[in-house]
Amino acid sequence: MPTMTTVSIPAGWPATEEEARAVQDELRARVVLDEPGPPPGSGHVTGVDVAYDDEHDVVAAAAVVLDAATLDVVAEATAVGRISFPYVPGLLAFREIPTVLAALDALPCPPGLVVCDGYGLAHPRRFGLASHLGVLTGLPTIGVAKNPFTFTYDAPAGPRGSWTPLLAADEEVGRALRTRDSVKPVFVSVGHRVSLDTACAHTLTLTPEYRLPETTRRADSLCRKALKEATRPRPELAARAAADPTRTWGRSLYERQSNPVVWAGRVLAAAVEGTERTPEIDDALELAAHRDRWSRGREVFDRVRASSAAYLDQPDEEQSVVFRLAELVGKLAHNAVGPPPFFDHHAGWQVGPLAVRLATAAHDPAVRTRMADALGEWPPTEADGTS
DNA sequence: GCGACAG
DNA sequence: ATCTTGTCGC
Repeated sequence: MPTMTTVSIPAGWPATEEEARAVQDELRARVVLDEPGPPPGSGHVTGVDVAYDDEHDVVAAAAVVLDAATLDVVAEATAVGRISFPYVPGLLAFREIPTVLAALDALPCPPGLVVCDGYGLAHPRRFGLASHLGVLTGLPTIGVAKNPFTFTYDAPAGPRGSWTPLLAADEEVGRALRTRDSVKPVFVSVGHRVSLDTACAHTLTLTPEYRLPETTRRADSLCRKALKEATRPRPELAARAAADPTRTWGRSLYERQSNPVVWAGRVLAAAVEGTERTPEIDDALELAAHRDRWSRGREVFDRVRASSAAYLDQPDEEQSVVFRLAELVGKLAHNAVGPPPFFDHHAGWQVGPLAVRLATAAHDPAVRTRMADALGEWPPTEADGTS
């Protein structure tokens, strides 16, 4: 049975795009480009990949080790965690790396060459996912991507093995490599401690039958499986949630609101009254108050979720509830004006229960009064649920 | 300024 | 990445 570990977002992980770009500029100097890398066909080759369930805030990563000569599976490991960053082109690594590192750490054997689903050198700042993972682990890495990103290339000739340069302006940052006759090429770039020739040779060795390397195919299928397992409905938890009188009350309260976004905004405002704000919380408050900004709901949700990572090293119950309320404001605003896809339609049911939790966690008894005022009512059966 | 943009 | 009906091929 493969190992499975759980990770949280690392303390100090970048919360904004600016911070993330600064990290890339800092780490870029550590990439090693002048090693040839392990010869194809010997030792281990490891594929890593990640799958997401944004709705449940779950990310699952897989690492699958293959025997480079036979392409047989030697070992595999998975890890699940919270989503640490929104998807931003050029910042993919910050979304994938924490969970991928945990999966690699859980392997029972050395990974050898790591094949990433994405880019290395071929990146706006020349520091893509494969480069980043290589610098953090010290392992030789390459990137094999399915799309050309922002780069240009001429179509390679028809036969498998043909290639053309992948260009950023005039600079060769990788290759468009045909892995199957007359099938769309893959886009290979160097990560860490591997030459472009070696990277392409490995890619061809790993594609005896399909367009994509066996490493990424195996890792892709395994991380999807791990995600399913992690988010599978737990009958026990579902029963407990369904039996929770607070949830029932929260639903009816929410459905009686004529303007849920404004209402949730007022609840959030009451929750943070007298406490220190973050820019993201202010963002959510502003969002709720201005109907013409509701189309930014998803963006605000992403920002709040990203910023809450910075508070994970000091897990304060009150703070965490406030962030979840702010996330809800973003979700409700988005759901009010679209466009699809929408967030969970049941999201608003949590506003009431979260307000109650905040009042329970707060040291200041005045918080309960403020929350009750903002909600408009308080759950009648809160205290005498089962007795 | 606007759109495009690894997964 | 994820959402999704039908469709082509072994």
